[in-house]
Amino acid sequence: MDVRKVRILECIINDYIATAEPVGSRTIAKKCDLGLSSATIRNEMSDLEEMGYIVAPHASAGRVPSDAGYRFFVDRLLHQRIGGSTKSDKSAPALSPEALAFLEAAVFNNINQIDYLLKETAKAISFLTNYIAVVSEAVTPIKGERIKSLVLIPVDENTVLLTTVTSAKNIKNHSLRLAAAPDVDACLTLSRVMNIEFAGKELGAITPAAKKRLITAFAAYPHLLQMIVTVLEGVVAEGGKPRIYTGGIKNILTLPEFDDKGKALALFEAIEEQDYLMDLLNEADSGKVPGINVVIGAENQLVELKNCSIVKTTYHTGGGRATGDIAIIGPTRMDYSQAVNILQGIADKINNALKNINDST
Amino acid sequence: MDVRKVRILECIINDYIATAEPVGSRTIAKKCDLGLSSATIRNEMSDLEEMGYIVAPHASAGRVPSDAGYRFFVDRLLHQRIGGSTKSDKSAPALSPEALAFLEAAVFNNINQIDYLLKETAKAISFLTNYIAVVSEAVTPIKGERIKSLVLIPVDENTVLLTTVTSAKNIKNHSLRLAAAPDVDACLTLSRVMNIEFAGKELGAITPAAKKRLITAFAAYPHLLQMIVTVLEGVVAEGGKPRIYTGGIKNILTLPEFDDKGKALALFEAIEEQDYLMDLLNEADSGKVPGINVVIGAENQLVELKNCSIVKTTYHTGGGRATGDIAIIGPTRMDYSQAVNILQGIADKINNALKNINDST
DNA sequence: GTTAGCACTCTCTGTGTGTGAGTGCTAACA
DNA sequence: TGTTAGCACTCACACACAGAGAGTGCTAAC
Repeated sequence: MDVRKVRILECIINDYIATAEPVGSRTIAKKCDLGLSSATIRNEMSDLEEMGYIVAPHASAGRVPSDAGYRFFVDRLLHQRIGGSTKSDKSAPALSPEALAFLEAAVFNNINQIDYLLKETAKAISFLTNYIAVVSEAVTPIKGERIKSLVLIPVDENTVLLTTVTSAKNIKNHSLRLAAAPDVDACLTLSRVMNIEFAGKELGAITPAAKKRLITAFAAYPHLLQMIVTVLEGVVAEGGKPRIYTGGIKNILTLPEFDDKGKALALFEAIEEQDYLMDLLNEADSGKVPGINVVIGAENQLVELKNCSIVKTTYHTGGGRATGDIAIIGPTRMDYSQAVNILQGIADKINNALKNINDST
Repeated sequence: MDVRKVRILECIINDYIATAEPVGSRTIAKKCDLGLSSATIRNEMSDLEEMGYIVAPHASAGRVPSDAGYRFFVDRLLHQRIGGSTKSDKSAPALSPEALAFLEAAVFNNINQIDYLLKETAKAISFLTNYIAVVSEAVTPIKGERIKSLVLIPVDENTVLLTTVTSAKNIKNHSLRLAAAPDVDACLTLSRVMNIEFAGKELGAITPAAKKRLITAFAAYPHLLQMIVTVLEGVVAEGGKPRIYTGGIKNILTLPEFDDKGKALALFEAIEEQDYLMDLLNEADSGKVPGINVVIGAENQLVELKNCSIVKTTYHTGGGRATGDIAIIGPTRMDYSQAVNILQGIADKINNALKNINDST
C-alpha cells in the first residue's frame, strides 16, 4: 500500500463523507490536486477495489468506501493522533473555539446535577455533529450491590419520597403513598433508624432484633416499612444498571442513508432499546487505542446498525473508579475526525470539571 | 344536515381513517350498505363538499374530510358519549380486555414511582394507538413557589445528594461535589437544620440570625452551604414547571402523511420542544365537553402540527388539587373513538389507583 | 327522489429513449 | 515503466408519453 494509494483512498473517503455520492476518478483528479490524470487515478482505484478498500455500487457509478476502507482510514487517523498529537497537522484539525465554548457551557452549567449534565452533553454533541449521541451514567462495576444510604422526605400529606443510594452510587427516588405521611422531623428520625439497620447490609441478613427495632420505629406508620422493604429489594435486584441518555435521534431523518422509512424506523427502535445500546457500548470496548474506540459498520452485532459506526470514549468520576461512556453513532460515512475531536474534547471537559471540583472545594 | 348526510360523512371519515386514501362514492355505496347507489351518494357528497365538511384533493380523486368535517364528527362522538354512556352503542366500542389489562399493568406496576408511572403510561398509550403520547406531571398550579422540604444524603466521599421538594410538589435531585462529604449522620443533622431554616420561607427573607445558625451548623463543610443556596435559588426560580414525558415519537415514521422527511423532522423537533408541548396542552383547555378536549388540525397554533390532532384528558392526584394532562397526538386522520376510549380508560385507572391507595393504606 | 349511463378529468404506472457519469482497455508518449 | 489521451461500453436516472383506472358531474329515464 504505497503512499499515493493512501492519499487517493483518503480523498475518496473525505469526498464521500461530504457528499454521500459515489466518487469517480475525475472528481478526485480535480478536487485533490495530486498532479495525476483521471486515468492514472482510475488504475489506482482499480487496485484499491481489488484490495477491498472501496467498492463500486454498479459498473458506471463511482466508488464508495467499504467497511475495510473506513477501518484503514480510522486506524491511520487514530495512529496519527497518538504519534503527532503535539504538532497540529491538518489531518486532525482542532475543534473550533465556538464548539469548545459550547461544550464547555453544556458541562459547566450543569456541573452539580449529573443527570442534567449527561443529558445536556448528549444534546450538545448531537447538535455539533448532527449525529446521534449516547451518554451512559458512570457507575462502579461491582457485583452484589447493597444499599449504601437512604432517606425519607415528605412531599405532601399522602406522599413521602424515598431516596436510595447504592454501593455502586445509583441514586433513585421512589414516591410512596400513604394515608398520612410523616412530617419532616419524623422522616429524618426514621431515616436515621433505617440507615443504621439497612445501610451496607444484605437485605436477607437483617436480624430479628433489627427487625424488631424497625417495627417499633415505624409503629406510627402502618404499611410504610413493608413498602420500603419492597422498594429496597427492587433496587438491589436491579443492580448497577447505568442510565443511558441519548440525543439527536431525530438526526436520522437528515441522513440520506436512511431515506427508506423502514430502515429509519428500525434504527430508531434499536436506539430506543436501552439494553441494545448498553451492549453496543460494551462491545466497543476492544480498545486497540487507549481513549477512543471505533466500531465500523458490520463490525457491530446489530443488523439495524450495519450502516452505522460508533465512536466511543470513556469518562471518569469519583477519582477514576467509576467510568461512563460517551459515544457518537452516525452512518459509516461519518466524519470520524470531527467525532474523535469532539469526544476527546468533551471527555476532557467532564474529567477536568469533576476533578477540579474535587481539588478546589 | 339530514341524517343521511351524517351517515355518509361518518362513512367517509371512518374509511379515510382506516385507509388514508381519498374515498369515492362507489366505495361508500359498497362498504356501508345504506341502500343507495353511488350516484345518489355522489349528489350527497357534492352537498357535503359545498358545506365544507369534505374536500376533493383533485378533480378525479375521491373526497377527504376537512378539519370542519372532523370537528363535526368529533363533536357528535363526544356528545353521544355523554348522552348515552350507559347503553353501549357501537359508535363507541369499549376497549378490548387485553388493552385494559395492558393499561392496568402499566399503571399498577409503577404505582410507587410517579416518574416511571408517567413514562410507562406514555409508552403504553403510544403502543396501543400507534400515535404519539404526551403525559405531563401533575402539579398544583401556584405562583411564588417555595421550598417545602429538603434533605441531604451521602453518595460517596466526595458527593452528597440534595433532594428538594417544593410547595408545588416538584421533586429534584442535585449532586453536590465536595472535597469531603459529610456522612449519613451529619447529613441528617444538617437536613434537620435546613428544614427549620429554609422550609416554607422566602429565600430572600432569611434573617441574619438564621444565617448565623446555618453557618455554624455547616462550619465543618466549607462551600457546601453556598452550593445549597445556589441550588435552592435555581429550584425556586424554575417554579412549578411540570416535567413532560412523551412516548412513541417514532410512530411518526409509520404515518403516510409524514412520508416527506422534512415534515417528519419538523414535527419531531416541535415535539421535542418541551415549551411548545406545554403550550399545546394548555391550548387544548377550551373544554367544551368535560373530561376530553380535542384540537383538530389547524385549530392549534403550531404550523408543524397543522396536520395533527390532539386529544387530551386530565388526571388528578393529591385529592384532586394537582392536575396533569394525558394527550394523544396523531394525524387529523386519527381514530378519535379509540383515542377517547383509551384516554378515559387510563385516566380512570390513574385516578382510581391513586385514590385507592389513599383510602386503603 | 333515485338511478343508470356517459363523457370528461386527472393521477398513476409502465415503457422506452436519451443523456451523462464513470469505467476499463488500448495505444501512444516521456 | 509509469502516465496519459482516447474511445467504446455500461448503467442509472430523468423525461416524455400512452394507457389504465378511479372518480366526478351531468343528463335523462324510472
